[in-house]
Amino acid sequence: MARKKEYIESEVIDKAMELFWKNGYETTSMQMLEKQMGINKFSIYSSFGSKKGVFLECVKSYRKKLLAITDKLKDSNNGIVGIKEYFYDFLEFAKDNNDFIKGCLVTNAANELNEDSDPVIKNQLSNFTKEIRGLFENNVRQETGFTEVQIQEQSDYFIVSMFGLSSASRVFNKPQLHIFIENIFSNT
Amino acid sequence: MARKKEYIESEVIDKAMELFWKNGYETTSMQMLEKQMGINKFSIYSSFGSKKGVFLECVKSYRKKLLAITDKLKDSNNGIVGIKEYFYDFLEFAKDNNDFIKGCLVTNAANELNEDSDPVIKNQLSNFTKEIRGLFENNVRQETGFTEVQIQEQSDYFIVSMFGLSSASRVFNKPQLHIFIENIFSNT
DNA sequence: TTAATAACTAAACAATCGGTTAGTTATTGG
DNA sequence: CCAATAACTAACCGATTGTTTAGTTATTAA
Repeated sequence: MARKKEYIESEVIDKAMELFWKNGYETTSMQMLEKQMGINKFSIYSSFGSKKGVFLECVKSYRKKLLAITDKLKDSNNGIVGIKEYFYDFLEFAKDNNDFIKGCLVTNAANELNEDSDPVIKNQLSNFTKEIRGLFENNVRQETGFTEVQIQEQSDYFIVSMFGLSSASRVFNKPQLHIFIENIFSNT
Repeated sequence: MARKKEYIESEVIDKAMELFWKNGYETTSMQMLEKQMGINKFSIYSSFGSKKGVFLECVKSYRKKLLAITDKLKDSNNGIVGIKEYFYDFLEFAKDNNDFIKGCLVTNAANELNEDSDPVIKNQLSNFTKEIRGLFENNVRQETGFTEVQIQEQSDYFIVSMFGLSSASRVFNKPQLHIFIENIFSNT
């Protein structure tokens, strides 16, 4: 009945994801998105509605991409050791093709939020963090001898540490980050 | 010989600092700076040359403000316990008048850096971080029984943790941050 | 083959970005 | 008291922000 799209939405979203991942939300402009996604502004708007729409789709796609290491964590069933492996897996995951560490798409975006930021984006990023914390909590529960309070505290400790690692990964070098991980888990 | 300035440069810088602290570098616009500093663009440019100039002055002023807690750390002479106290002091320092935690001005700005960012700003923020790491190293040296390698590793661990705490402080709540600090120092 | 429809191109939108400049006002030394 | 000078106001600069729209091209059902 009409003309076909000349691009695949999931493909152009993955390209956009790279930009948001490296630069965060605000720094990534529509002009950059046009170039990276290889399609016109009109196409971007007709497919995703707005810049925010593109970003939210990218977060979804990022979540899927992250399944490679969160599934491993889920299936491992070896408690806190599994979480430690996840930390190392994340550092590999956070690299681009040139070994430049770009951190976590969600953490990078969360770091530029303030009181006036878009509530929908805020909420989406918050849910993402809670979901990862939930995975940590499941693994902490596999350990024996923890009270419920201790389980919650350990889970909080690991999610805050993970957030810290994501942020720090853009600034510090590999040996420093490894020392950080080793110390995070040294008392377990 | 000519008209007097109607503002005090150190005072308007302190006002600008609040903005950069809360919002980072890019999000803070000249328009916002005009309003917050209470002076015209012309005055801003004649006093500080550029937006970057204002920011760099703010970093200097921030460093001075931070002396309140870094001096305490220096004078404490009680090793790693002093560093732990510094972490707690920082959380208080990072609050605004409404108890909203705005993190660290330097960390917030560092979190929005990428490959294309201004090298002068990059360098200034990097030096700042190295200076704080140096303070940590001095305190670690006060402990006995550490090899030189262990001193370096502990110092790296604490500066990465501090960076993590600064970033996380904008996202997580007070109990979670306290648990984080307690665990950071639990094996010492 | 043609009319309908949707995806394309490209120009334009108002708003805002960091930064400049012409013209006015206030202060001061001579 | 007045000429020199610097700080003020406010309009303006070109570039870029996210977004929209008019006009063209390709596809498909009838």
